[in-house]
Amino acid sequence: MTEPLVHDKLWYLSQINVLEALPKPSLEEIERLAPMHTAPKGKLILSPENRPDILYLLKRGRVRLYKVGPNGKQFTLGILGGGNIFGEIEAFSAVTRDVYAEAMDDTLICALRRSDLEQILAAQPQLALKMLQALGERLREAEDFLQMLATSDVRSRLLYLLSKLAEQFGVVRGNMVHLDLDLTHQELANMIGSTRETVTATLSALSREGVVRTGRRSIEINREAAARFWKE
DNA sequence: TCATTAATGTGTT
DNA sequence: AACACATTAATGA
Repeated sequence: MTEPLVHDKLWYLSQINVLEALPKPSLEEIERLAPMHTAPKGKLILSPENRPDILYLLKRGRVRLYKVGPNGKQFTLGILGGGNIFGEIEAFSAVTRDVYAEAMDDTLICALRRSDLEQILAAQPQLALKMLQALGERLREAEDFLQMLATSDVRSRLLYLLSKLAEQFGVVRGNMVHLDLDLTHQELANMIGSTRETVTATLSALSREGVVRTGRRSIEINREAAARFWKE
């Protein structure tokens, strides 16, 4: 078994927007304290060498979180969309994780220093609750995904991944959901612990069955097929 | 446009 | 799944 450890293949999404449903005053407080900056496509926002004690709020664009294995291969932990937070693990715990965060497109990001964050959380307990909720949700999704990785074949893992991506980033087009991401087969493989070739072959099969439609760096998944995984 | 590189498709082990 | 190789699409000088 030359497979890497299952937990190294863990991929999860977070769809929690911690900022939603916050009272306006606290939002304004956050805006005031968090300098906003842009990170162009491809920019490394976080790396093991550069880990400021900062909580990032992603306002626009997408950020990919990944690790680099001993073999030098990247493993994608997750893709964050607008409204998500990252860097929070480091801000809340002493644990250092060797995670990279890279802007997938031109992004707009707020950076909150730890001291400011603590101040805001003290004044806005709702936000603290929201963040706990977000972390809990991520953990739950991670557990679901771990189970999927351990018990399913590549076809099921791929379908699960695509449905989750569709849930978060999908744009409905008729009876298909278009994934507005710009992912290569290699990147998909990185997310489900498979190989580029297998993903290509599996996608072709699914395409023949009409479950997905593929183009270069573009994927659409049948709505019903995707929705089958969007339980509850 | 042409040449180079990146992404994808496929067969073999 | 890994590898080699073919084909095709994107990129950019």
